Amino acid sequence: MDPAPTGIDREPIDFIRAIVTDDVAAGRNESRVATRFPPEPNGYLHIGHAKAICLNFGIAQEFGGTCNLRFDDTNPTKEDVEYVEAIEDDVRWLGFEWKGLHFASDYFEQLFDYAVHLIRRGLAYVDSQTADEMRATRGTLTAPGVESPYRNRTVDENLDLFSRMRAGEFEDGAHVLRAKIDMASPNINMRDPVLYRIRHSHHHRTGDAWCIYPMYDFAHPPSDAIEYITHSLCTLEYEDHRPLYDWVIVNLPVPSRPRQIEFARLNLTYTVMSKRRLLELVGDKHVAGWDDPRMPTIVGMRRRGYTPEAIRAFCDRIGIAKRENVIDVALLEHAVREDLNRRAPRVMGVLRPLRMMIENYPEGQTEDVDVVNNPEDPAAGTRKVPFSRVLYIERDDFREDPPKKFFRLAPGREVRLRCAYFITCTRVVKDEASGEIIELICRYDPATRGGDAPDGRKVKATLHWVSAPHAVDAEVRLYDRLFNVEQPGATGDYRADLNPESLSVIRDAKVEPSAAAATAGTRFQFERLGYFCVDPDSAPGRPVFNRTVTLKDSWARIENR
RNA sequence: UGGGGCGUGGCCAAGCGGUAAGGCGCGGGACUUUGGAUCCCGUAUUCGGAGGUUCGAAUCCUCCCGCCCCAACCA
Repeated sequence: MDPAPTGIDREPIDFIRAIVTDDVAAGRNESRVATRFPPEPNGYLHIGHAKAICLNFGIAQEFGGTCNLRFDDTNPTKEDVEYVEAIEDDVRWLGFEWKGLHFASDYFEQLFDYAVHLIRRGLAYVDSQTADEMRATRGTLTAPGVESPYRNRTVDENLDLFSRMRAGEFEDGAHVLRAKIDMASPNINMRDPVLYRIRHSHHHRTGDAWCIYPMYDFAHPPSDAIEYITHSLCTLEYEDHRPLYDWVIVNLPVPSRPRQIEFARLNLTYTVMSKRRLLELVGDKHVAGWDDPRMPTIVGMRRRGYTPEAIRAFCDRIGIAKRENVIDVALLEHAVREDLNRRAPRVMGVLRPLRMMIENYPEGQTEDVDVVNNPEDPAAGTRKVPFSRVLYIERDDFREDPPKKFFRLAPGREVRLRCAYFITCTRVVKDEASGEIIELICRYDPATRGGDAPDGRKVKATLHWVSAPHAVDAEVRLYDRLFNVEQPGATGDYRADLNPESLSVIRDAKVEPSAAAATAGTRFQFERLGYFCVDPDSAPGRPVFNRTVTLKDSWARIENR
């Protein structure tokens, strides 16, 4: 009997999985499934790439296939080894293993031969117009283009010119290799697209071996075919390129027939995902680097405390479709919270300390109380936390004149100090001049050790506390969550949010799950406030928040561990 | 005014002719050694709009409207 399909048990199959399922059933490509994640190493990976990574590797896993990591390094002027290394790390950190590690640049020789093949078949020619001339003759969205005067060069002439291009006889821009398709095509991408351009520049892998480089449109299809990729997944903006992709595959003697399928890229509310902008932020030093906790990069999130599991769960939940979308960051944060909630070791801490003196607790006495490390996970065990006569509690946990729904401490009221004792506030000490509360005098009930009253009486609140003599000061660096833009997709001045001045405005905002560190075991949670972690790059004990609660450099006293 | 896509609740997203899954968010309640956790309950008479076909349409047809992408020697 079938269980009623409910919720998460019933996994909808997205359109890509449906297509792959069909292809496998139809026996296409011998029913193999092979995908690839093909980043250009011109920047660090961000959460948007995570979607593509999870998709490509996910499909491969589900269908018993493979997924390659391939660097689309066909434009030497923008690429760098720093990026390829970072990308490899990120993919691995996300938990995926590629079958083959490839570079489009590994295929340069083969690609060159393929280009020669097209020339021989009369399907490509060397054009010697300037870039401006080409733009002018390409036509417009509504008007057809004009054929280049060089379009009918002979095969021999093209062969000669092309090999001389490779030999470095010409300056950048002097010539270009173009596909001979149709200058009147309604699809502008088919109006004799450029296949190769001259670029006298150093390539991070091939060095100076080449001075002509293939364009994406010419390099990608054969690269897929060479790797026997079956499903070449890419984003929507390549839809118009599919006819060209197919044209290249059909006209080249490639070893296999990959198929391009497009899906919508990820957009996140309040988040800048443009590589150009991220590069600018790093380049202009608006942030500390690609791994600045404010960045939406994988390394940034990693440093913020997001786990690979959380990011993968997020990717699973957003789905794959073709419609333009803007996912609410709340969904990402939910995924992170859900994950951290299960595994983050808790620690007590106070952000704005208020001194509390327990008048009936013996002066000089100290005892260790057992505190649970993670209420969600009994296996996480307990730890000893020192308790003494003078403690700190959170200022917000006390109200001299408590409003209706406020159940925490107030004069005369009894509450529980977590895992320690019931205490009752007996007196409030104020600074005479300012009237500010500087200390609370309380009494504790020794019979409630551990946090339960033998007589069964209840309290309505449990407070976090830190023993003053044992407290550890820690600098809390408060980061606003990234370049929040005014409106989703807005291109306004995203830098405004990086101005420290604007950070203070959000004081008292709630702290979201946050921060942390790749280094295991450094993730904590401020109960009631949310999560924080120790920034691996700063002194031990420095938590990092991902959303502002007060201006940076606030201080917190963290329970002595 | 060319071509290619897309339009299901605030945000995502299933559904593919049989009478609107699910998640996030939100609202309400319960519970809790506080965890903004957990647990309940609620949240589209309706699928961009208008016609049509059909016993029956979000699903088929027609027309209309809206949004996105394409005129780099970027990817």
